[in-house]
Amino acid sequence: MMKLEDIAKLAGVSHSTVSRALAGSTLVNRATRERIEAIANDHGYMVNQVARNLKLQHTNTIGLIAPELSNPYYPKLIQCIADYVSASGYSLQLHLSGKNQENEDKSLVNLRNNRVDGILLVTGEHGLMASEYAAGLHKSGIPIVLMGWFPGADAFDFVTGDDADGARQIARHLLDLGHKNIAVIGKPVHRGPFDRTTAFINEIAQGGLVIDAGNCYEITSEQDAILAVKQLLQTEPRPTAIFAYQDSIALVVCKELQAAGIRVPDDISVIGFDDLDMASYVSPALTTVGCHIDAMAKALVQRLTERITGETAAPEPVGMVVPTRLIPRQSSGPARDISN
Amino acid sequence: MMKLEDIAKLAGVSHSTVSRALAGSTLVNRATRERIEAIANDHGYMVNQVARNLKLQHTNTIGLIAPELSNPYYPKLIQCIADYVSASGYSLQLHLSGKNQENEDKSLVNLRNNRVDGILLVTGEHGLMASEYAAGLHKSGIPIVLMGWFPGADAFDFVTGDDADGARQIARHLLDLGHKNIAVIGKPVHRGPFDRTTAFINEIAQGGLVIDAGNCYEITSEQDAILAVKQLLQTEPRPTAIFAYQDSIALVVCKELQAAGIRVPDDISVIGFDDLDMASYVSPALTTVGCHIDAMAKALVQRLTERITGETAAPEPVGMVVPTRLIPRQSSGPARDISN
DNA sequence: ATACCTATTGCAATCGATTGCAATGATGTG
DNA sequence: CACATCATTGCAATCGATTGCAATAGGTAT
Repeated sequence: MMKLEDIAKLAGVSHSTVSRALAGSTLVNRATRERIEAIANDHGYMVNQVARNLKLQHTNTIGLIAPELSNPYYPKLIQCIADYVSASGYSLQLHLSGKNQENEDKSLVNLRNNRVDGILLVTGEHGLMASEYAAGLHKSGIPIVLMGWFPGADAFDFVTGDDADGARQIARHLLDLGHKNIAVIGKPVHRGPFDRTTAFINEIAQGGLVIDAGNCYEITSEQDAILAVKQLLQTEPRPTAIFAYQDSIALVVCKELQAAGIRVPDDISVIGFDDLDMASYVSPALTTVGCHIDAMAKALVQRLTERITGETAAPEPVGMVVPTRLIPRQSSGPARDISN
Repeated sequence: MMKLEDIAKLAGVSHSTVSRALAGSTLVNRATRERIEAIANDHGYMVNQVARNLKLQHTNTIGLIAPELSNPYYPKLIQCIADYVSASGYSLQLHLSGKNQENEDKSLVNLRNNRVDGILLVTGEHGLMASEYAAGLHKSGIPIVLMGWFPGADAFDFVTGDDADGARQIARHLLDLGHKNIAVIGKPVHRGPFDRTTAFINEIAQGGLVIDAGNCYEITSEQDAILAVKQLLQTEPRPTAIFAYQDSIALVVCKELQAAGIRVPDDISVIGFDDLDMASYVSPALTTVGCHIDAMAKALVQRLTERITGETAAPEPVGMVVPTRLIPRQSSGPARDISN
């Protein structure tokens, strides 16, 4: 493949001059530059970025670590991130850390070895698995921004959605609709002050209701969700509303309910979280909480690029919480009359 | 950041020795090697891949270009590809070329400049947009494997699913169920010998039926699908089965049908294509064609890595067609009795 | 004519690795 | 004891760019 030296020979100048010409430096005569540009163009010269990166000590590349793609939440997030990253002029090095984030450490060292300019680390339900590695990178000067909150997140720059507030909005929505017997199907509590389940239960309590412990289902897979629904349907009195931890769970809950002949929302209201695209496609369209994914992606890459360029000087880590909003659709309605 | 030279000084040897030691060369004394390893470890030395890449003239990175992530087909494909790529010891550089693949050329030159070892180009409905670029890269020695078929694909290595055969299986399935009045909601024909719509219609014809032109809806968006369903429901006599071009379309078709009070499959059968995860979650679970995505991903990265290592010597491009299989689920059933 | 300034270009060091070849010293052998 | 052998190690070139500094040439002012 053509290199600077080759073009230089062709043009009868030194490779320094070619380098300058192609970089548009004013240090080279206009006529010379144009001649060089023409030659480079004719011969399809393209700069060798890896040599350039070595010299320049940066790669114009951002590393992105995310758990997986089969939970539709991640593709949506990643699409947004990719768009912002490319709009900022960076390339994306994508690493999937696995459903259980078991490869987070490997991804981290790989990214570091490849000298990416910065790292976006999307933590899943397991928080930050490779925290020592991350701390090490951090110390060695590679900017890292975390997405999601978990105990210890404050040690890094991080961005999270205001899940707690979203959950509170759901709670009030359900209360307003007159629901008194509400169930929660959620993942184990892991987001501390931003935890959806905790905030939801508290807000319901604020409204003077207590959610029976028996109506709180802690699940870790969609398989579990099906079981939870089966159990829930046996409960007496049967709940009139279900808060599902995220849209993908809400969707299987709806499906399971409908399969059992329960009407949504007439018999039971179901509310999700995240506002995935599919939430508006399914029938009934899902009431959910959204508006945060794109905003989070934006904040994420903005914070990171600012760290890279040194624009945000603050040496202390800064956390950012992006607001969420209830999106009422068809899957939630007034509580069914108990006498029925 | 620590470099070879630093470790060398610490260990009192030359950087060459450190390089060899860390590479596990037999050319260095065992005791020396262990000492160096210990020092490197203590000081958290990590090789600078970009320097290494420059010297070694390869990057151990594969570039992946795909249109977007909001069509759930792509995340599934990309997840599979990412797994195979990482299992083969490569990193992934991901570029999203956009819904209309408008950035294919930019992605291609970026990947080339970054000297990826090979490129996986997922072509969408628009075929290969940046074909001159691709041809140029190809000539300059960077292996490219295309995913999908379109006129001109044969000039490159490519992998495609046997969409035509899948479509034929659907046709036979519907025929077997006694359907006589069948509609097709599909994208514009663009896959030549592998085109789903074409193959479907031909196979139905094989069964002695002709599909009325009025029952063929050509759509380009999911919005269009909704319109198509509305129109279709006005048709007299009303079709008893719909072949939707892909699962994501089939899903909105089902939704629209159900919203109009039509039962699936009792009144109308619906069949999709691709076997996305959601196809088995929704209700009714979608009859579809699948089994090819993982296989395609596998073939894709296998072919590419073989080209990179030079294992497949054949200078002529080779195409691979991976088989597809009908997966009958609940959304298809016997044709409704006409008298009803 | 001399000195100086400016515009343009080339030289050479540098980024951080890998690796062929030469150098060194220890050991073995006739 | 002289010499060949072998195991280690270091030297220096190389990958393909960028860039500070020196060099050159032409023009201008004195």
